[in-house]
Amino acid sequence: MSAPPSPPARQRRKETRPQELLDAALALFVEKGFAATRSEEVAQRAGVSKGTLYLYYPSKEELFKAVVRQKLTQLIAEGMELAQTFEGPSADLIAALMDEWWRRVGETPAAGIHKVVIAEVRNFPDLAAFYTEEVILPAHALFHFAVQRGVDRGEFRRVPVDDVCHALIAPIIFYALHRHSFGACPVHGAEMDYASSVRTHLDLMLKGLEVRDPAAADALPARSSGPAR
Amino acid sequence: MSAPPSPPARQRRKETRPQELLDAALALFVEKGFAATRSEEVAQRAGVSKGTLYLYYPSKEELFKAVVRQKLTQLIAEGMELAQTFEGPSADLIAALMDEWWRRVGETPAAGIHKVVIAEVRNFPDLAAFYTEEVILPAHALFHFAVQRGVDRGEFRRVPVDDVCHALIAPIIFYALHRHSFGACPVHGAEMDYASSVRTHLDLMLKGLEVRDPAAADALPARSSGPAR
Amino acid sequence: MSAPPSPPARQRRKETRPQELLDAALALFVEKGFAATRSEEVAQRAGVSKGTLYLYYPSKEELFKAVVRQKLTQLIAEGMELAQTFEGPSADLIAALMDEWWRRVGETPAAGIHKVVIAEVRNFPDLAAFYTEEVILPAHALFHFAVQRGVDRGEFRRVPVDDVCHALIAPIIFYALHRHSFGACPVHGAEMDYASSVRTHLDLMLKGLEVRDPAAADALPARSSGPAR
Amino acid sequence: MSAPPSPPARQRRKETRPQELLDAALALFVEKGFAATRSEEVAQRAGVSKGTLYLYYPSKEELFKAVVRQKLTQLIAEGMELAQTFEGPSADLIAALMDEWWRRVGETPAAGIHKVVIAEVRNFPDLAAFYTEEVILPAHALFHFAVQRGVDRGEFRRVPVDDVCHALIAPIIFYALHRHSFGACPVHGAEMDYASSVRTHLDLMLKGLEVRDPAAADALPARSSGPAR
DNA sequence: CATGAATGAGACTTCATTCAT
DNA sequence: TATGAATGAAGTCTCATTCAT
Repeated sequence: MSAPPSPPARQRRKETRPQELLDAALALFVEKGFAATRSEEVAQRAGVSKGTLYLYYPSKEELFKAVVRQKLTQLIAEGMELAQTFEGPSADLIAALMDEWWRRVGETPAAGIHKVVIAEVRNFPDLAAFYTEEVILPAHALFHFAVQRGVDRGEFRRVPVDDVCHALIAPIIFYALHRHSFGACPVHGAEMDYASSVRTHLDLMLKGLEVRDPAAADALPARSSGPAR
Repeated sequence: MSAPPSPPARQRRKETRPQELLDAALALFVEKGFAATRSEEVAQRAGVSKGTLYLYYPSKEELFKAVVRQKLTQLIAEGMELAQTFEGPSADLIAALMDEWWRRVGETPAAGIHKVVIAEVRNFPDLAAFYTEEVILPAHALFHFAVQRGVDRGEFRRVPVDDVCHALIAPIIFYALHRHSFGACPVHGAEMDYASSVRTHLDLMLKGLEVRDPAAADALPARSSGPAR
Repeated sequence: MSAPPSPPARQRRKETRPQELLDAALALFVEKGFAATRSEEVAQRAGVSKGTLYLYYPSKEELFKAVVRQKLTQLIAEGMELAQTFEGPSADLIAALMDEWWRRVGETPAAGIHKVVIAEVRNFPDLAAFYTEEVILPAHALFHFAVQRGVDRGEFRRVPVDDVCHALIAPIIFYALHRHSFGACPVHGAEMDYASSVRTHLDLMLKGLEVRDPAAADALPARSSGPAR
Repeated sequence: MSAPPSPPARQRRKETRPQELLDAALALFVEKGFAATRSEEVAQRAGVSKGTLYLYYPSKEELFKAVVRQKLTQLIAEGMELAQTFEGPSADLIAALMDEWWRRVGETPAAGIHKVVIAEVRNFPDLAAFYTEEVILPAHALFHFAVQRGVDRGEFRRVPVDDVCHALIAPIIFYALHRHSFGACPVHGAEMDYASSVRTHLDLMLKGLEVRDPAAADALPARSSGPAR
C-alpha cells in the first residue's frame, strides 16, 4: 500500500538517559511552567520517545521532583559545609555564599525552578511539603547560621535574624524569577543588570548590618534600632 | 412571602457584571494560575453561566488582561502623584510609598497578579509588552524619582539609583509572591511575618542609603537612625 | 487551504440522552466487556461526542454502575414486591419470579451484565462491593423469601435454603452468560434452547423440592437423601 | 554461601520454560482476565524476561490459546473413559463424574479458564470454534451419555436429555466462575460454600430425575409438569 | 442578553511488541 | 537464546469555546 515505515533509530544509553531527561525537563519546566510542559516535549528534547520518559520517571510530578533534587538540594548541602568551616568575617561568608549561589544557580537554568515552584505549588500540594523540606528550610538554615554568626561575633547589629535572612534571600530569588520571566521576553525597557543588582543588594545589606558604634553594639536592644513597629 | 424590598437581583446586577467577573477572575487566577483556571469556574464564582462570560470577554486571555488593567494601572498613577507633591525627607517618602503599596496591593488579592504574570508571561508574549508598559516601567519610574530625590538632596549616599530601586522593590514583590504561593499552602516550617519583614527590609535599606560621613551628618535630616514610619 | 470544517450537527436532547447513553453502554459492555469498551465508542453509538458522555457520567466506571442500577436493581425491587403480596402455592411464586426475570432480563441485553461483572469484578474492587450490595444480596433475599415460604407452609421439603437459592439461580445466570458469550458466536454445534432449558431446570427444581410423603415431611432429614460424600 | 546443590537453574529450566510460561499465564489470565494481564507480568512470574516470552509465543493471543489447549483437553477424555466403563446406578455415575470434575477442575485454577473464555470469546472469534470443538461438545457428550443411560435403564424419568445435561452442568460451571470472580473478592455478605452447593444441586437433580411412581412414569403429561421438548 | 449542552483537540499514562546487544 | 531499553498507538478524561434555544 504505502512505503514501509522507516525503522526508528533506537539508541541504548541507559546510563546517560536520566541526565538528559533531567536537563530537558528543567529547560522546559522553566520555560513553560510545570503544567504547560507536555511530557512528550520533554522526551523529544531529550531525543527519546514518550514511553521512554516513563521508563525512568513514573510521572511528570516525580520528574520534577528529581530535577529539584538534582539541581538544588545538593547545592545547599555544600553551602552549609562551607559555612561551618568558614574562617574570617561573617560579611565575607555571606558574600561568598551569595556569590556561589549566584554562579551556580542564579546564572544557570536552575534559577528558573523557583519560578515554577512559586507559580504552581498551590496546585500540587505534595510539592509544597517536598520543596519546603528539601529546599526552603535548608536554605534558610544556612543563611540563619551565617547571620547569627555575625551577630554572635559582634560583627553585626543585633537584628531580627529571621527577617534579615528573608531580606537577604528575597531579592536574589526575585532576580532569579525575573531572569526567567520578563528577562526572557523580548521586551525592551526594563532590562536588569542582575549581577550589578546582586552586588548592590549585598552592599546595602552588609552596610545595614554593620555595627556603627562598636562600643554601643551590645547595648542596642535587638528591636529598638530596628523598625519600631 | 413578601415582595423583595430591593430591585430584582438580575436587573440590578447587569451593570456590575463586568466588575464581578473581574473580581472572580482575579481570585481564581491568583489561586490557581492562568492556565489552571477554568473559565466555567470564573463564571460560577461570578454567578453567571459559562456563556455569559464570553459575552463580556472574548477569551480567557483577554479576561486576564482586563484584570491586570483594572487592578494595577490606577495605583501607580496615584503613587506618582503623591511623590511629586511630597515634602519632607526622602526616607519618609519612600517609607510612605512602601506603606501605601503594601496596604493597597501587598495585603490584597491584587498582589497575586505578580505571581501569575511572572509565571506565565513567557507563554503569552503579548502580555509581556503590555505589562512592561503599564506596570513595570511606571512603577520603576516612581521609585527612581524618590531615590534620586534623596541623592539630589544629599540625604542618601551616591548610589546606583536603578539598582537601588530594584533592591527596594524586589523583596516587596517577593513577599507578595510568597504570600500567594507557599504562604497559602498548609505547610508548616516556613511561615513568614510579612509585615515585619517589610519593616526590616525598609529599615535596612534606609540605613544602607544613609550618608555615613560625620562631617555631612549635620546636614542630614533627623530621621537618620530609624525607620520613619 | 482546505474546505472549512463542516459545522457539527448539534442536537440538544438532554432528557433522552442518559437513556441513549445507557443503552449504548449496555450493548457495548456486553459485547466487548468493560475494559475493552472504549468510551468514545459508547458515545458514538449514542450519537454524541466523547465529551458529551462525560457530561452525563463522570467516568466509565460510573457509567457502568448506572447501567446496572437501571437494568437490574429496579427489577429486583419489583420482584420482592410481587413475592410479598403473592397468594398461592410457593412453587407458583418461584415460577412467576423466574418467568418474569427471564422475560425482562434473560431475554434482553441486560442479561449480559452478568458476564461483564463476573469477568472483571476482580479488577475493579469498588464494583464488587457495589454489585454485591445492589444486586446479589437483594436477589438472594428475594429467592430466599420464596423458598423459605414454601418450607414454612409445608409445601417444600426442609432443605438448606441458601443452597437451594444458589441452585435455583445458578443455571439461570449461566444461561444468561452463555447467551452472551458462546451463544453470540457464529459457531454451530452447541446451540442452546434457553427457554426450554429454563423450563426444565424449573421443573426439576420444583420436583426436587416437593414434599413426597406429606405425612413424613417433617421427618425428612434435609441431607439424608442427598449424595453422601 | 555454598554451591547450589542442584544443576544451574537456567540450564535445567530451559526445557520446562513453555510449561512455566503456560502456568504463569493461566494464573494471571484467571486472576485478571485476558486484556488486563500484562505480558511482562506473565514473563516475570515465569522468571524470564519480556523478550523471552515472545520467543515462545508470538503474541498474547497465541499464548492464551496455548493455555486453553493445554489445560482442558485431557480432562474430558478421562471422564468419558470412566463413564463408559462404569457399572452401577446412573445416579452414582453422575455423582462420580461431578465429583471428579469438581476435584480436578472446580477446585483448581483451571476452573478459571471458563471465566476467561466466557468473557472474551466474543473478542476472539477463533477461540469460539476451537473451544466448542475441544471442550464444550465432548463435555456435553459425556453427560448426555450418563443421563441417557439412566433413562434407558428406567432409573430416570423420560426427560429431555439435552436440557438435563445443561441443568446438570450449568450450576457447576457457575460455581467455578463464581469462585474466580466474586469468590476471590474481599467482599462479605455473599460467601458461598461451593462444596455444599454442589452437593445440594446434585441432590435436587437426582431427586428430580427419579421415577416417582414407576407405573405412572409413562403417563406424565408431556408439558404440564415437565419440559416438553 | 443569557444559558448550558455539545464539541473535539489534546493531555497524561500504559503496554504489546520490537530489536540491538 | 536471552535480555530489557525503546517505541508509539491507544485509552481515559479535561476544558476552552461555540451556538441553538
